[in-house]
Amino acid sequence: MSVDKLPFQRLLHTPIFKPWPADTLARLQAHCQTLNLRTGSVLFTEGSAGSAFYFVLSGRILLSSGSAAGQEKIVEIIQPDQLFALAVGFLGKKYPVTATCEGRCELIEIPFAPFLQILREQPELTWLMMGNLSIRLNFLVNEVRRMSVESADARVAEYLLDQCPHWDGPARVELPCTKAALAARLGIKPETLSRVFARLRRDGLAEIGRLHVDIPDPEALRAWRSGR
Amino acid sequence: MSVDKLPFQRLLHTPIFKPWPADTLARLQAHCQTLNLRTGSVLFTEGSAGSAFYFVLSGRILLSSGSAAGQEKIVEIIQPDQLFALAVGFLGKKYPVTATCEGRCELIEIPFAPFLQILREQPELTWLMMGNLSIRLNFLVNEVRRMSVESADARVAEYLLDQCPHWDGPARVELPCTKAALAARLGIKPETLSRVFARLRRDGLAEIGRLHVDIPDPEALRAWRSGR
DNA sequence: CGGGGCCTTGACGTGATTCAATAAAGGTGG
DNA sequence: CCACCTTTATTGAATCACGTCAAGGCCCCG
Repeated sequence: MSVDKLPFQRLLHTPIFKPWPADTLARLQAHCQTLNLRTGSVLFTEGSAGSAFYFVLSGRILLSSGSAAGQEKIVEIIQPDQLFALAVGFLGKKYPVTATCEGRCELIEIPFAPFLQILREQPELTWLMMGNLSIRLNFLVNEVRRMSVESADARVAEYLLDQCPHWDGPARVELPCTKAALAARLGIKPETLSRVFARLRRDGLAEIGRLHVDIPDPEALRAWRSGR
Repeated sequence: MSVDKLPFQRLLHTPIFKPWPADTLARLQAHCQTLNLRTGSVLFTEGSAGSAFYFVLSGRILLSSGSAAGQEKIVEIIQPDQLFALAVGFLGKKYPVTATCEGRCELIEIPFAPFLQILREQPELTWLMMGNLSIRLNFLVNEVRRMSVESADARVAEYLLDQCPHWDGPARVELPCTKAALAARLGIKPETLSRVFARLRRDGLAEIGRLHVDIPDPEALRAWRSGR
């Protein structure tokens, strides 16, 4: 058990843990461990009982959910320095998604039991959780809308704009993983994503590289999206 | 201000308030009021500052969200005895959706300020909130998957099955509102919903009435859905 | 009886998927 | 460094599901 001190400190980058006192964090650290996993490793599967949540030190985690007909949808792509599966702890329930590794992944595993125990003792920390859950709620509400009413073009454009820095001006968006996974995240097929990228390139709105997309004029992209 | 005692007791039907002590509930009641609204009335709009959440005594509330291109998506249809907009309180933020009345609506308005004050004083009640938020999170994760990978047929079937009692055997599903609104909820057009219903009728899987749908064999419907 | 919603049905158009072929990139071992 | 293989990305043509447009039916209410 336990984790090296240095990587553990990166938890302080999250809104959830930032305000935690050092000694409380140290108590939690004693129950945590780091995991090293390869591409394709499955951390947990949809429907299995949840006992811990995770923090990504490196690599990417794909959270996906399958339909009755066997179709897979990537609900979210978790980047380094992000937490995931936190909400599962508050219902003693099951993971609603499957977590798969993309690239070599280093994770911190945080068991629910000691974590919840600390929250019970220090209720003021609980409010941070509510904020976190609310943010995810908003994210998902947005996601539902996007998936149901927006075209493939609009979804791709909106994804790119989401990743852009907030000020306007040339921006570079790093792609989180393979284009196939990005397509699944956007609820479209890889072929369709290719075609959308081709249109964006043709219209001079984006330059598509292997692992990144350059956007010379985000404002123009915003306008382009609205017309689709 | 304040609400008649009788309708207020119906809050106890919600998982959130069920465990609340009577005196605590009475304190909250003093800050609440009932609202009576007509079809089409807008309770709050997407992006406006949130100051209260609501409990539905009668009528239906449509929660919708608009896209850049002006498209409307009904994210959720709130039924009597349900709470909504609760999560907004934990971020002091804005409503992520627009709330519109469907039918004559009676609501209880519960301001965030006194509610949050009570939670601060009685932290054990906060855990109930986490559970509620987690459930909504799961609901939305499911919704995202449905909207992005499932066909119109599958979405309608899954909606009907969700409304069925859990045991198998003939069931009647009450439609929450106009078919047009249900279509918006499912992310399809009214015409498409009509055609799906027609297919279900043709295949003997459902009898469609004006305000309800009869399902003689839910298990058969489940199988039908998987094939689409 | 007549008008206005709401629902249904049909013909047609469009955008996304599917299938298939090709091209490019990355990894491996000689 | 190059030949070879695997994986990933692109492109084209055919197909399919859903949306759009338009007409007609049904039901409620005056």
